[in-house]
Amino acid sequence: MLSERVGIVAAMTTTSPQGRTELLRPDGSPVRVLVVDDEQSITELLSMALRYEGWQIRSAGDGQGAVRSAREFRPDAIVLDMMLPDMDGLSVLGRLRRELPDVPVLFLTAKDAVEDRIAGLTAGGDDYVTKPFSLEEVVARLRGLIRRSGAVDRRSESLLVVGDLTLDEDSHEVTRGGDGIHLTATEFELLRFLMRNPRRVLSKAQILDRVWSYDFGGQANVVELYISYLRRKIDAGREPMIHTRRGAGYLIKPAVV
Amino acid sequence: MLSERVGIVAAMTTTSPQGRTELLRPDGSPVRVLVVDDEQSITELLSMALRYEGWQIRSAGDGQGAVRSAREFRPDAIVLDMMLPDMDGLSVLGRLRRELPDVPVLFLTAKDAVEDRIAGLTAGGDDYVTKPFSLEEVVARLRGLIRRSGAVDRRSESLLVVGDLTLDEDSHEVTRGGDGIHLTATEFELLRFLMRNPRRVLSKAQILDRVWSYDFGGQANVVELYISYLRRKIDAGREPMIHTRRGAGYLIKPAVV
DNA sequence: AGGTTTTCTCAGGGAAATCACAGGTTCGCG
DNA sequence: CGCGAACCTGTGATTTCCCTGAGAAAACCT
Repeated sequence: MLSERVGIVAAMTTTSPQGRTELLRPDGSPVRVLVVDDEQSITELLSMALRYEGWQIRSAGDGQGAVRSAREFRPDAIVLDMMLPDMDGLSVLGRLRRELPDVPVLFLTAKDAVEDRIAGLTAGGDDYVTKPFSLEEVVARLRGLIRRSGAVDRRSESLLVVGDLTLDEDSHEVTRGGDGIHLTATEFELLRFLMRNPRRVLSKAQILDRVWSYDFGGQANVVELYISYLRRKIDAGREPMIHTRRGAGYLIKPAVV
Repeated sequence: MLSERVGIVAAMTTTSPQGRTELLRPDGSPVRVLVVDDEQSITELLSMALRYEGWQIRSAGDGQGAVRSAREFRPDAIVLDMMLPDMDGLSVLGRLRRELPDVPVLFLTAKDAVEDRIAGLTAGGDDYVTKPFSLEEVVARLRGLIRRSGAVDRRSESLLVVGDLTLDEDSHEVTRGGDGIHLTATEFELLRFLMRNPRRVLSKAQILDRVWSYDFGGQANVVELYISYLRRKIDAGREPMIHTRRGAGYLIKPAVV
């Protein structure tokens, strides 16, 4: 399989001018992702976010279209809503699998339909997220799926490093200067977003859009609050790495000592 | 006969980018497995899981197809349901054996089925699991069959080690710091899954999908329960190795002393 | 059949995480 | 130097998630 898949994805990484690492196919062309959901607002939201990752996106609104698109688009990964109008999710999956047996799938499921037989979906190395999701979560899981389906050194790939701060996306471990730091789920996602965009100012609106679920209706100052939490854990008593740009947002960068 | 098999499989192991050990054929190509079952949901489930192991899979839905596939696909192992629509399991087996005399077979049987007849069949080094099975079990037994049919050092292959914790897949022996630990079947499979993915956060859904039978319809908190059991036996009074990542899952890693 | 082990459900307790709110602090700018 | 806007953070309510004891049911073993 290894050798076979090398020909298919064999994603390699390169570092973009912005300093973000990207997944690329062996020939240097962008990774392709097919998004399948009947709600257009969702496909648009996802398409935007995933394009921002530098990936090439095609979307479909039903099972028929999904199978058709899969056949000609030949994506490297698929995002598949389990609730489609024309066929049930599992039969779509079956047909997709017949077209592209090795492509990893990220399932979208309703939170309340949790017991709605998600059984077996993650068994083959696939993954799922529940609606409403945060974009960071979807992107992170997709990256994981694509990474694992290809021939990339996972260790270097799953590890984000900014200065003496490291974040491992697989073990969820965070260290600064060698010391382990415990973060909650939300803190972890916020830090991951910051670290995936080092030295770049991210507005509170951007952060809210990426790190919190798309249906979050709360106060905008949660971002401030969580930045505060992060500082307490990461910058406590050290050279600060998280900086405020008043009126603009926040950014993370290596401490200049 | 041994030497004959060496020529056929002579599996070697290599460590994949993920850090998991994989079985490979001598020429470096992936191991091939033929899956034979009339229920398509079963073949798909198995194909997904076995592909994830890095193996190359072909499936057939009846005896005819099985024999045909075996002839051209020349698998290194076969998963064979004993209840097929067109022929009875034994004659399928006979024909497969005529094509590929040395290929090990993993039988799938109904729980209540004739244990004695199967027992006779497995005398030749084959093995069987009863439906409904867990994927961990199928994968483990297949790995065992393939390993034993080839020329691989069994000892190094069947022993999982994480820190001072060891788990022998052949003898089912588990030790921590040299002390033997008795585990029930479910506890053993859970621990094996954790240990085959050390330092990696595994969600409760992933664990359910791999360790419990595919038809398990119960409460998702069995996972919590069995984690609790495992901790009592493995971490009791020592530096804990099983960790909870709230909102994400569980992971095992060597105790940092 | 009777005892033992294993698996699993259920429910309560408790800890952790999330978030709203509000008062305090800092910064930029006139 | 003083004001307002933007930001920071302590407190505590609420929710979510996890752990585990108790016991029923099933499997297993004589």
